Amino acid sequence: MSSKPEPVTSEPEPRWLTPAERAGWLSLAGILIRLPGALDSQLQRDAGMNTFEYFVLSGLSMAPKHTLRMTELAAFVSGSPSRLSHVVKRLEQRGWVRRDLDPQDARCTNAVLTEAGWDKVVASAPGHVEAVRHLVIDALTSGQIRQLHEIGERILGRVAPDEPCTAYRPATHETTPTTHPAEASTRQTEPSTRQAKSTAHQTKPTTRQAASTHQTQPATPRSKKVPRS
Amino acid sequence: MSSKPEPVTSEPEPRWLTPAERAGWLSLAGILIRLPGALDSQLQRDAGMNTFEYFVLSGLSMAPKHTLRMTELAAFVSGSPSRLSHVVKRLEQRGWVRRDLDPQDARCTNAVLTEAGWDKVVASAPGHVEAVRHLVIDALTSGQIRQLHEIGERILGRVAPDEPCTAYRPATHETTPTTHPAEASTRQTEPSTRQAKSTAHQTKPTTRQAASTHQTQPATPRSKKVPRS
DNA sequence: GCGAGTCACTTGAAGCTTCAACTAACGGCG
DNA sequence: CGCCGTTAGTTGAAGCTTCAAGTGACTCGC
Repeated sequence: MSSKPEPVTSEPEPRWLTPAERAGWLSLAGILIRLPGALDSQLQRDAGMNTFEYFVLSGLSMAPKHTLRMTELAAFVSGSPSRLSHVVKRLEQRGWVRRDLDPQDARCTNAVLTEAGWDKVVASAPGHVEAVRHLVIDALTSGQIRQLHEIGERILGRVAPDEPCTAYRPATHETTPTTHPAEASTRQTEPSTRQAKSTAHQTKPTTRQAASTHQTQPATPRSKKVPRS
Repeated sequence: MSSKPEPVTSEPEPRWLTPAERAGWLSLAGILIRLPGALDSQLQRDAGMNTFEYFVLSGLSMAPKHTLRMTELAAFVSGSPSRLSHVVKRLEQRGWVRRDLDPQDARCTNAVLTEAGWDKVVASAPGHVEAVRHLVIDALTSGQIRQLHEIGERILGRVAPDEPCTAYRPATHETTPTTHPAEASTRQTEPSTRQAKSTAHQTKPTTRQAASTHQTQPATPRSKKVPRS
């Protein structure tokens, strides 16, 4: 980056990839091309949504009151504001998400998972996890899974250098202390298998699932939540 | 897959991901979401095309006479026939590719890289390689690059189980034995630095680049080439 | 307290991909 | 020969993403 000889011609002869580097890159490129489609097709077939929509629902299902500002949600799923807006509108039309104006700050929109949305995530999670397991996890040794994490973090550090490239970390500080009514099947943030198990279909699923399906961004819901006051 | 207890309820409690598995998957998911965009934006900015279009041009640039049937090209870049058709039409409109009817079999269309198309790949290759290097290769140790290859092949084996998931392998058996006119700057399949170096801009680029940018599928150009006769 | 600047979205258009027909050509087979 | 099934590719519509504006709402400084 700093001391390129820059010969007489205008181009400084780029550093081509070695065979080993090429092999690594080609494998990664293959994954980039085919894996999303494979995951999408499972979700599309079994749940009528794509992976990104699933991520959004899943992200909301993990959020404190099943609620997240559009911006937080966008960061969480690594989507542009525009994309989020379109997607949430679609999800709202299907009745899985509701949009409320934030009473604190009228500029902000809060996306809220509806009960139907919650049920949808809970119902879709097992199939998605199964797909992830089948296509990725079960193909690898545990050492490779560790390596995958390390490799992924390093690449993400390059792709989004400005962002805290720590992997998903569960929202430890609950904002919904009164969380598990164990009845309404709405608003739970932590699995709590015993209580919820009997409630609807799976209860553990979503929370775990959400985590497992989601993306690296921590969403940092706490950071800007109370900027004023 | 075989001996699930299957409790009394209808669903056999899926195998959730362990924390380590989740961490690995989340890192991969992050890459799936963000890396394509990062690569696209470089190519879009510097070459006015997206990664898939680049792959197509690059694939043609490596093919024996800079020519590939649509089907072969589709396999090579892992795209559907429809997608290829649309993309090649766009590339044709920009003058980078030509479509000829195959004289042997009138059903088939041969996509041919034009001279302008060749120049375009050659000019775009360095920037793309630089991006790949910056975002992926340089972020990893050589051991990790090896692991990445291994991991990628294993996952690809699951995603496309029916296909020969060997990484790109250069078309060893040349069909264009009289390949390097070293003058026309068209039709070369192997770098052959010495001869071509002076021809146009970069000559090594495309070939190497093509390889480095391309995807795992070997395209197997030989297999169906002469089905009759 | 009001005007400029920023922030948080939303919107519509354009582009790309997918999906579901649809066309044309080849290969057998009776 | 003529029909049927397969193969190769194209097409148009629908859906999703991106891009470029655009709209309110907050904030800060004077």
